[in-house]
Amino acid sequence: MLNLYFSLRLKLLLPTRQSSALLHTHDCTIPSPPLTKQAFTSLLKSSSSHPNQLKQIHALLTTTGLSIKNSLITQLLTSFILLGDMTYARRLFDEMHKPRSFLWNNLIKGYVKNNLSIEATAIFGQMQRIGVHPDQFTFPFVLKACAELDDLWGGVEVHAHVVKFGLDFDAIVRTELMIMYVKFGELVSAEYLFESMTLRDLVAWNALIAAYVQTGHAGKAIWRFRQMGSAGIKPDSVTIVGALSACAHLGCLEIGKQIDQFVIDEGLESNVFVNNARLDMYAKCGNMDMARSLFNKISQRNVISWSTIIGGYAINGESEKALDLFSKMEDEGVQPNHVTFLGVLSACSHAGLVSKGKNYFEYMAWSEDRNIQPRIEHYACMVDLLGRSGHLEEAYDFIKSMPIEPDSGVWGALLGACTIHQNIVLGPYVADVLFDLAPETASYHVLLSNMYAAAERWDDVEKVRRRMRKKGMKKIAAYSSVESNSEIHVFHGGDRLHPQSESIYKVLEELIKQMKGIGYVPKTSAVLHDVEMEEKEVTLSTHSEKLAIAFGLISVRPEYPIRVLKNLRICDDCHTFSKFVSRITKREIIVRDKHRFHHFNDGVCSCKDFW
DNA sequence: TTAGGGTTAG
Repeated sequence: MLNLYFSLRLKLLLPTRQSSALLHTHDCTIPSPPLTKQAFTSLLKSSSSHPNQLKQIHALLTTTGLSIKNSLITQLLTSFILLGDMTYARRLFDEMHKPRSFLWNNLIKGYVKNNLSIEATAIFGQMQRIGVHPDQFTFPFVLKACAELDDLWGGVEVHAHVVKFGLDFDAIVRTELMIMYVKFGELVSAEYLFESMTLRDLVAWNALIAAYVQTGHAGKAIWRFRQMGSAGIKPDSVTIVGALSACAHLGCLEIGKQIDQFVIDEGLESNVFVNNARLDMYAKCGNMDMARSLFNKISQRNVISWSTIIGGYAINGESEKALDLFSKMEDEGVQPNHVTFLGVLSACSHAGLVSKGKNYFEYMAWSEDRNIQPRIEHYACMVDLLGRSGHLEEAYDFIKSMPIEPDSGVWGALLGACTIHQNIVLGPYVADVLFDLAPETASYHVLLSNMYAAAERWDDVEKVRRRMRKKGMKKIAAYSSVESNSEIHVFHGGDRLHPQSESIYKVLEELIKQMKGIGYVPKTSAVLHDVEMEEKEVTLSTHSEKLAIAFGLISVRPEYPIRVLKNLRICDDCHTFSKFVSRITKREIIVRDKHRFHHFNDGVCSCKDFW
């Protein structure tokens, strides 16, 4: 410390460029000159990215008792905020006498940028208590913090302050307010703010579109994107990323292709965000050939590009290609991250590559230079891999040996595996764990009830259902959608809401008759009610994906595949049904369910009936 | 002396 003290003093006397060389060579006592503000400032500048040096400067500053201290502490504080050391930044802040309001703002910004939203809102509260006026620079970050904390009432209160300080028509504050309400799911409020904006600029449109996509309202995002075009506002790369991401969510290949053409026409092909969004759109629309040729074409690729394409192959069931690309990625010197490994593990999982998956898991965690600690999602992936391939006991032991507390995702993977393998002993036990962990989640109850139904244990089915009723739980309604002529058509089980319903049901009836002739037997165990056989068949024959496929057959041009998106997992019977349809009609049917793709061609599914 | 929008998974 003593040596450093003199080093610093020496540095302060010398121009910055020479000082670092001298820092290492000096070894004698230096006479102590007066320290000037300029000298401190230049030292702070040259040390701004070295926290330890900054801390030592702070110590030195404390001993000097300079009258210029406040402004120097301000500089130190700014450096620590930029470095993300909010603990030290706070210590400096608390040392200051009456910090100016921009410092309050900076501190809040620092907290928000470092995911410390509670601290950010606490500082805002402190500002109010001691009467520091917030301004247009304060609110955007406080609103972000409220959104992050999912604190609706806190957010509404801040909104009231925004109005009180006359800032509700400030474009930036208003945009942040709007984003916050979308994130709360308060779309009406968000839309009101958007519609009544005096200056509805490109950023406001982009913010709304992106927020819609991020909160699962991809359809609304597409609607706004089209509206934006009609309003004569030209999209930029940020708009495009949002719109493509919406297409990826919805599996809309036609709209996605149109946007892709816009990217080419407008010369946005060099933007890495845009290209990654394009890759993801093709992958999530089940078109890996397009995704791959694009991937080969783009010059600038980052870890997200690689993770996207690897994950794309994984969900499309092309595990070998996913794993090949992973080694190519490493050959090219691109460091995989934890998301890349999720793709790799899921590729193994979807193909039942148990020992390979285990190797990758070890490889990820224990290689010294990589040192990516497995997160809860990786553990869930491993449980899925082991469980799905039938190693239920091992999966259970794996959970028991986890160094972190398993969450509902991990146990949920095991419950899913128990359902697939009809393990009626382990299944109910795992379900009980889940009912404690996530009492409000209906899907775990549904899985258990499915398991009992398949075992024809109707009393137990009824028990589970009673429990669900008691808790006011409702199953998530299953739906399937098909894109035709750039429009999205949505179907629910048994519904007749579509204008072409009559033809759809006629096609369906005809198909089933033909299929039965060549060996199709409806798997009535997929229907959970304890009802008569015939009624079971009727319910089964009108599952949403069957309606969607039937509609696809009459509306999608024959040279194109029929692309169906389902919000839940495809059921056994619909899987068999789709195989038969692809064989009879010679049409390619692509179904994207909650977890992965099924490409049906001439009676065979790409998942090899393992899903 | 500061402020708004973007990609992978979950």
